Amino acid sequence: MLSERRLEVLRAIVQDYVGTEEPVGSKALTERHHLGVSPATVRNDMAALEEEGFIAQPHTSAGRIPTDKGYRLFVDKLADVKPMTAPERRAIQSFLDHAVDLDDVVARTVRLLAQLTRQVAVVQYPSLTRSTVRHVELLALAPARLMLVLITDTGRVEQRHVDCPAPFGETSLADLRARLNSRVAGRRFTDVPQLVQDLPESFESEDRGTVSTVLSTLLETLVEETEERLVIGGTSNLTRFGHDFPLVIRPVLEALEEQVVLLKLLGEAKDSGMTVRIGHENAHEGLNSTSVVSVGYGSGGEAVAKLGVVGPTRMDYPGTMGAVRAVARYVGQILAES
Amino acid sequence: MLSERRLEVLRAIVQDYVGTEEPVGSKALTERHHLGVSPATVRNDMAALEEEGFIAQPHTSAGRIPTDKGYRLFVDKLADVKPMTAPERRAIQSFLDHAVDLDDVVARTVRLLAQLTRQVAVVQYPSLTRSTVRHVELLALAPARLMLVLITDTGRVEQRHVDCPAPFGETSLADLRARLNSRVAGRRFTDVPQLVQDLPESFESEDRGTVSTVLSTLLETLVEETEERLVIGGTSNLTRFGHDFPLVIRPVLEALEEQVVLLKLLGEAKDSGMTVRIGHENAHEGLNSTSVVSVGYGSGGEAVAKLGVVGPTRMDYPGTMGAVRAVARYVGQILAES
DNA sequence: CTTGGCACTCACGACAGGCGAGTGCCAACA
DNA sequence: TGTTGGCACTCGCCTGTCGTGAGTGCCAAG
Repeated sequence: MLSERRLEVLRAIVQDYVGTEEPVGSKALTERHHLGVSPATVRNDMAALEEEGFIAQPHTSAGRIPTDKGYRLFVDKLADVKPMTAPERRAIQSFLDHAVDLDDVVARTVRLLAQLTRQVAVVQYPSLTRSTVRHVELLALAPARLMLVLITDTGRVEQRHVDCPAPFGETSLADLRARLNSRVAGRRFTDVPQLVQDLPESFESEDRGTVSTVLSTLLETLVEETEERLVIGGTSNLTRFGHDFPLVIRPVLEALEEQVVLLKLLGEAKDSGMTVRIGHENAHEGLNSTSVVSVGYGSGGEAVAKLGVVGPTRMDYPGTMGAVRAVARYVGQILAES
Repeated sequence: MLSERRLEVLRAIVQDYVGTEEPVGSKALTERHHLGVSPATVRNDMAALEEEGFIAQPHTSAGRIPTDKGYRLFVDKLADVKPMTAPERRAIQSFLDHAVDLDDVVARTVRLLAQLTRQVAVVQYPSLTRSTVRHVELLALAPARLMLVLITDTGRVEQRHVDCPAPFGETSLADLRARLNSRVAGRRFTDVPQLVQDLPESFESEDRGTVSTVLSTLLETLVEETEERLVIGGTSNLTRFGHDFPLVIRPVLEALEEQVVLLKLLGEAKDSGMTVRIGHENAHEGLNSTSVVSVGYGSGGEAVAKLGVVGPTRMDYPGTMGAVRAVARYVGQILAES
């Protein structure tokens, strides 16, 4: 087991390396942190830490840098989440309060997160699967053409065109709209299929085809939108990555463009509490030199989606975690109010 | 005036430089293009072209590279838009045909454009100012809380919450919804303000406050959405930029994150026909080493929005222009159908 | 277990020399 | 007048050498 002081040395190495981006040596360490021991002692500790795989040297006769395993230990045992200062909290709140609709909330959140952490921010739209239906609207575009609009309790709006097998009268339309809403409004998405199952039967035979078509479009929309949407921002912060720049940044940008990858990334995170995935802990290869800090957020106690940031493994974990947590909290509040 | 052959030399320089990314010398030129003259002659021509400011040398005793002015001449006089091949056209069409709604059309367009040109793609959402209202929907969320949903002819949906000064009955709601739609449905956005001006007067005094609030929210939405939304993609293609990478890419990424900048960029482009802005022709400083190829697209003859790509000044102009034009054309078709 | 001392390693920057692509100029030629 | 080959010159880039210094590992003494 590692002694108290060795953990202290590891903490110091992480902090210095995050600050300077340069391998940190024994002498510099003792100078910048009052550890009360000499460089030689620190060297012994470093040897032990390296033995255990927490730190490594890029090349002989250079200082040490933390490994993924080292960061892991740092995050789990040595670091506390750094709470936001009062002014920061106020800034977050007022920035988010000015949002006009859901799209705007998400857009502002992503900008905010990118700015606070100076990293790449990812925000998932509130998930439809856990949401409930607020309203379903049907409009006639043409005699045999309808538009279906679905509104969720989180304020999300989806619309689809429906081509009907036969013309559909205004009365039938109003009828369908009313019945549909009385059945599904306020219900969970997952419950909708059963709730509308027998609806076609209650219509005149000439309208049944259209009703079925509308329903299947509705159900399709639910399924399709289960693969949820997300927004990213702050990609210019990638330029802060390091010197070995082009090689690292390329796969990261590519991964960030693949929504699927990001969704999987967020999906792997715990549903509650904050998740930190460091370097090779990320399944996707392009993100092997990045860390992902993510957390669920939601309007009530329940998380409806996730948000987080992607940055170099060499990041300020306490600060980043603090920012992510604070933003998630406030977004949850905003959603609850709307 | 420049002789025919000198223009030919310029064209050859542009083509070679775009291909190799390296300054091109007189000898290499005569080898790769059968100009029918010797390197010495080409050198004379190059001296003349440099004199006129069309090409430059990065340093003495290196080959020449085109200047912004050189690219300008190339685009205006020497290059033809390269049409897409038949298979490419089919690929474009089938890819876009699978889109399910407007968001999807835009998302697919941006991916397609990025892939075809291997550059950064920018697609503006169909503009609301030139669009017409298809339908306005009002829903009661609570006795004194409404949701306003605006649907445009391009399939765009916007929604807002409205807090009413007084409770608003279901009958009044249906009434307002009906009157509102009968006035504005099918009308241009710009006409809406006059059309609804006198609407509050026709309601009971107790409801007038609410009606006014609803109307002002509606008008606000129009104004707000005049600053139009856009989507970008293919940022990972920025890594192809060149060797002097980090310095160039940073401001570009920053500019791309600022929607305002991009909107201004697209706004500066001609309304009809293709616009190419090369290097310093772009007002925004961060984009001084990029070129922007943009074109309007729309469902009918009229352009409702723009799309384009951002890439290094050293880009394949004919190919890029061909791709941009083709994509714009097909997107227009898709919008017309929906 | 800690400490100072010491020899060793090795990345990095500076400097020098050689190579070669490319240029400008000039004199000769059609 | 325009084109061509020849030629000297420039200068970026690559390579190799060398000195410097930060950092290490090991060891013997406290």
